Amino acid sequence: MRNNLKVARIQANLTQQQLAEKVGVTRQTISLIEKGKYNPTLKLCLEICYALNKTLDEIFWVEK
Amino acid sequence: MRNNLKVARIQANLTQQQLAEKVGVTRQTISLIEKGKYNPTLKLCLEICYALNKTLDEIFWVEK
DNA sequence: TTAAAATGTAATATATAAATTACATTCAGG
DNA sequence: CCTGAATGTAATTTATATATTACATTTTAA
Repeated sequence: MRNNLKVARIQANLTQQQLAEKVGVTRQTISLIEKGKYNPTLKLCLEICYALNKTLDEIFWVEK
Repeated sequence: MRNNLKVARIQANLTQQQLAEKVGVTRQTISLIEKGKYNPTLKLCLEICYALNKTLDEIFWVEK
């Protein structure tokens, strides 16, 4: 599942590890979401948005 | 977890059962998401958005 | 260059989303 | 009323998101 997480994270000047800590998950989870290999829960998506000061659409929306 | 699913579904003139079928889940899953008792996956959120012709922010965004 | 930091990813375990079955409650139309 | 459609929800099972541990690869800065 494609998303803009990697770009947004780098714009925020955070490593995967730092974002993972802000959000309360492991680095692996962040890595796999960036790679499109995980289907995260809404709660986690929202926590990532809050950490990066973005909205769901900005990071996770994909046209059908 | 709060969301605008119920309002959007009714605006689209669909029952929970009809939306569930469009999206490929059970009626119970839709009901529990509307009630804020489920934490759906991103994939399911997107499928709901496609079925209702809305974006993630319109249905699932909540300010921190 | 090379050493440390950052990232990718595999295997297994654990937590939890979603399905299934079932029944109760609410609500609109006849 | 009352009957059926729509909805709420509980118990159990199944599928899968996430954690954990571990190691390899890539990137970056001295």
